Amino acid sequence: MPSSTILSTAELRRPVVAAAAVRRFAVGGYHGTTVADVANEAKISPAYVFKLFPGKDALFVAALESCFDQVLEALRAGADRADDNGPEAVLDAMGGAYADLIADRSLLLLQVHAQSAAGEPVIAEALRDGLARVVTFASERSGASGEQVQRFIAFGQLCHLIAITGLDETPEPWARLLAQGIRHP
Amino acid sequence: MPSSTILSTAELRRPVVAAAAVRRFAVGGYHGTTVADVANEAKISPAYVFKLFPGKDALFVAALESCFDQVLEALRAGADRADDNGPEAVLDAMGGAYADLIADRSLLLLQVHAQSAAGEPVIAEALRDGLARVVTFASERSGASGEQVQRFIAFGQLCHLIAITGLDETPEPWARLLAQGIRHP
DNA sequence: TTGTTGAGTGTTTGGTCACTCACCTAGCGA
DNA sequence: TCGCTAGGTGAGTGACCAAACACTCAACAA
Repeated sequence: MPSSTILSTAELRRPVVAAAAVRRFAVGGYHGTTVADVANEAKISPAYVFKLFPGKDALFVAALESCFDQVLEALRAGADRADDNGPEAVLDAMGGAYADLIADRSLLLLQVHAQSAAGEPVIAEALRDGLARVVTFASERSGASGEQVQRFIAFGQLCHLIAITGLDETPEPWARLLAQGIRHP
Repeated sequence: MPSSTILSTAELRRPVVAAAAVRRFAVGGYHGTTVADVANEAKISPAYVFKLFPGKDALFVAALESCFDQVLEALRAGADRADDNGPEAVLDAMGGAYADLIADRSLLLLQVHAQSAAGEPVIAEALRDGLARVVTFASERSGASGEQVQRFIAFGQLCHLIAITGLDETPEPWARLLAQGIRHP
């Protein structure tokens, strides 16, 4: 199947394959997704994925890095949109921007799968790196106290749990209790 | 291998196989663990696992139920040990008991893996059931407000994140910030 | 024209996994 | 002694997957 389109170089291909990996790994997780799945999503052959990335783990790490890039960008944009410059107002604006970002669930699911796959040392390291970027940026940009930032992250994790288990659509009292005040995940 | 020991009945075997499943699934997660792994851990043949449980998913669900049984029991015991009967003191005692329970990490890891495997509907349902038991019990036993219980669960999730990424042994400031005040996870 | 290199693919391979089935054995009632 | 039932297993089977291999094709330089 020859094509008349200009071929992209490997450097340009890598990020689009990483984006395809985000979507696919978000669905199946690390062990539940095959490299062929990602290749199909990116419309290239499985073999070429192994030329762009040395192995499956590196592919997942690239996806996770892309995920945290988008999270950081959302937090930055959200903070810029805050009308008040107080720590709480900035953190609140960040939380809202994050809630909007994960509306499609891919970035959220990938983070959950990454926690599950953290037995792989390179994945645990990528997870720590991303978390470090989020915590550091949230702290410095908002000027909030340690307790406030800690609470910000804790409720982010709760938000993940609510989305994964579908608690926002569970009418029982205990579920309403957990989801109360959490921005429409 | 003939044995001189008394054979247990299938009903008695099921919970010990479920306990073996907890340990094994905690290490490899749902997709990363084979039924043969669990069979080896339980010292029976893989074929017999399929006689005790209809499939791999049912085996994982049984493990998760066993996990939440232990969590509930720990919370109950912790609450009974509280010296003050105020909501905050009871929740605090429950948190301490939970921190002690997950010292070996198996029950913690299984919950994280369950979140990752919640794409499987039966696993998502088992996760919701367990969460419902925890939230309902914590609410009723402590008499705490919705906000207090919500915060209790949120910080439990943060505790999981800290343990998984090994933040308690990370000396950098952002990690110390996140782990501050969290009971030695 | 010829040689070389990098992009990209089809196919194979070696191995693993979920699940099945025929079979064996121990006990027990008649 | 003869079944009968229930616990338990060895030996597969078909499907799938990560990774490697063996190639084709386009572009370019001498």
